[in-house]
Amino acid sequence: MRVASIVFPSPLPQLDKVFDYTIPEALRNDIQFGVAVRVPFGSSKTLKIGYVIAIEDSSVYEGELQELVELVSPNSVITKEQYDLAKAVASRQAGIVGELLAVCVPKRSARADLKHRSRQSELSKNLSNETKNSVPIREFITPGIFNSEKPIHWTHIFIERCRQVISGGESVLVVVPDFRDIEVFEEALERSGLTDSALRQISSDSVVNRWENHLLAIAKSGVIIYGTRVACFAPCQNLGLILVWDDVDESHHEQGSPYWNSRDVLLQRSELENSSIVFCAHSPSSEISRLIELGYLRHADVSKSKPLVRITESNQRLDTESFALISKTLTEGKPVLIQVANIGFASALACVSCREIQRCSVCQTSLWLDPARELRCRNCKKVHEQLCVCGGKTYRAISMGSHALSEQLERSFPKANVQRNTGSDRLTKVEAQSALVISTPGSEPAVQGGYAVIVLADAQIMVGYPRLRALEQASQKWANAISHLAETGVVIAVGLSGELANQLKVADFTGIVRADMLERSELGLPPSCRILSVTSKNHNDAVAVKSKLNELTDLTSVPTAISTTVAYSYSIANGGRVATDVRQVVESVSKTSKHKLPGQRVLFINMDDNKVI
DNA sequence: AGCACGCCGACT
DNA sequence: GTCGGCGTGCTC
Repeated sequence: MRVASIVFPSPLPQLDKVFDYTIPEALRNDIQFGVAVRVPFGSSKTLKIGYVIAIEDSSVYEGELQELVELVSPNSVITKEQYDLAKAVASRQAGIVGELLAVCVPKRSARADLKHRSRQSELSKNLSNETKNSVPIREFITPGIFNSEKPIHWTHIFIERCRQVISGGESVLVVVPDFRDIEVFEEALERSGLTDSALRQISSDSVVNRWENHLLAIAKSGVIIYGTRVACFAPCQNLGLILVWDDVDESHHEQGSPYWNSRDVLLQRSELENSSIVFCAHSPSSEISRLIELGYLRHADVSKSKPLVRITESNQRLDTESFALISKTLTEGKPVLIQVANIGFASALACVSCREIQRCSVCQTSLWLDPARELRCRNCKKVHEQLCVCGGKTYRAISMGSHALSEQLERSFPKANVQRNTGSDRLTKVEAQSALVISTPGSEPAVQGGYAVIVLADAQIMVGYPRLRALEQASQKWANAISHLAETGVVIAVGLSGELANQLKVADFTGIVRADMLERSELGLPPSCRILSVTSKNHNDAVAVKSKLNELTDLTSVPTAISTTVAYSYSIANGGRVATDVRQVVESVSKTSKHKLPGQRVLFINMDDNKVI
């Protein structure tokens, strides 16, 4: 008797295990690892789709086995490496393997399946099983900062690495934050004639295209598989190298359960598949900074020259020199970029009783209340112990309007061609002669030849966001804006002072993030530990969860602003145990919850919450 | 998810 | 007496 072990791509915790089925004689030769099959399940009339993840001679299951009914398609739809990754990520994130299987295998297109079968014979020769010839490398690369097509641009670094690896018959996995990066990477692929060796995996592609590329990625090695974060789980034969662009970007974080992010998934994947991994960014995440500090990643800075950065300490107005520079640039018809903060984003702490914004007495930056309840200035690093002037000592996060500076500039240069880019409209490029571009962080449009002047108008507001990752995120947003600078251009950063200003003057973003990371490490905050959050749909469950989690000795409670969310910090080394324990607690609470809604989960576990503090 | 099994209220 | 409410639990 032959037995096939099946897993289901379902988010239900009850189905999060392997089910065994006997293989009928007629299908004996067709059943192989990763094929999709239809099986009877429970008392359901309809057959359920599952993936074969093992073929054995017997089963450990005590009861009587059912027989699997049919093959969905002759193509294998998931690889062993994908399944192992899904298991590893699920166990790390206290999630369900099935919900990650749904990321591993995109929606099937029968048409693409048929098309694939017709060319199967020529593809099968293509698959090389060569063992990897080199020791895996782990690197963080800082590319050149200027808007240029020179070898220091990140896409050129990526293309060169890709070329090397695929010529050796191995595949490369490239993961970037969003559609803008896909666009620039595809342009680079086109220029270098590698388009035919590349397969795209992005969630917005059509079902047919995704499925076709999915099957090709399973069938071929020596290809470039590239995409946004869903590509982290894409099949790759003979994976030699993983390339990650700008890992700190929010788009690398999955917003739904189990809240995985590209960096952690791909680090796991590189370990599992013994492949090289290279992170590349103008400004790293604090996690990458920590891995550099630990010696896990080697830092390579390939930027040749640094931009000219002027610092204006006053956040009220530009100094006359800066003003004159902008004026001159605009009259010459050259483009100027003004980066303004996102509006409506919590950007300061106000006293609950008198609504006064809490500011640093030295530099006027708004203060952050860390989990130890200390008021901290991210700009000049001073820790403040004073109460609010009114005597109040409780604070609430409020959003301040964007800085008046951009409007002032707009008024000062009425003849300038003003282009606003809010981020909702997908403007990725502007004409070189369009002079004054106002944009929120992360959506700066590219301009041919680069901007002559870039003003970081709300630098102080961005530093003052009352959250843990304010500084590393500000650093990334500045660095990415500055990457659009013309080689002869000038950057003007408004409202910064002290060490931070000095670091920005020499565009030392890695240094800014490192200093922040070390400071957080001393305070016992991430990335030297991890933060767990559990959010409940109702108050009673939140109380039940809290009392159970409080008993776990690996966890240290962290205050949160929302009563239905509990948060804990835990050591990275205990991650595995914490995930198992948390999963158990959550399961028992979900089971006994009196507030279950059909089809809706009661609790949301985030093993790496980067927003709760 | 489905679907059955099981134990309490108002119905021909 | 039984039809049916949906709480609980299982599915290889």
